[in-house]
Amino acid sequence: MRWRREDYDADPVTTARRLIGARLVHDTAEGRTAVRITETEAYGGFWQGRPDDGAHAYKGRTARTEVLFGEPGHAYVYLIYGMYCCFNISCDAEGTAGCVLLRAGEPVEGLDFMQRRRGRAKGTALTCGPGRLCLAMGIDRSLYGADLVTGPLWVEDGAPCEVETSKRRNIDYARYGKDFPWRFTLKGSLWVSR
DNA sequence: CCAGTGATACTCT
DNA sequence: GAGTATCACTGGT
Repeated sequence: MRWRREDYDADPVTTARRLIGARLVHDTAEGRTAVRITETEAYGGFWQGRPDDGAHAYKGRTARTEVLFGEPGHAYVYLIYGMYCCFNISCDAEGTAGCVLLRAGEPVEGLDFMQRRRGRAKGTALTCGPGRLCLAMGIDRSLYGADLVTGPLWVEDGAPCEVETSKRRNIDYARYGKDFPWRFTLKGSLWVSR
């Protein structure tokens, strides 16, 4: 069952947890690829009274973060380190800039196509890590702002599963946010980033 | 371990 | 408008 608008209308932590075990599907002219989502991180809002200064929208609205302030269920894709893309899903009410970063997945459809997009990468390196997931799924900045409710990229429900919680990766620069336990992984899965 | 890569968001003028 | 620091990462050594 494809997620509808109201499925994205929840705070980032709730949405990030719920996305674990769900499927991410992308249809293109060349074919379909899909993963079972195994690793997510929540961005935006507060934890124990402290604001998430690790969130891109923390300092306010800019051209890049504009989509985060709109209606939930849209793609927030940005270029990182000049070479790679990170894919986030906007969530929470319109006017509230919450999102969920998708960091890893387990291939479930279009494995050959993913392998072609990923060249020599093997095993979990195919889809584990935010940049790798985007490469394997064919997600780039042309999908910035894409509507996941109506577009060629979407989320569907998956089988129920157990979720583990840990600290977010690579945000040491955030004074408060570096300690937030806002990383979620599929329990027991090897398909997670290092 | 560390170089590569360029958009972004600042800071001055 | 120009200059610059920084970055929610990856792949090869």
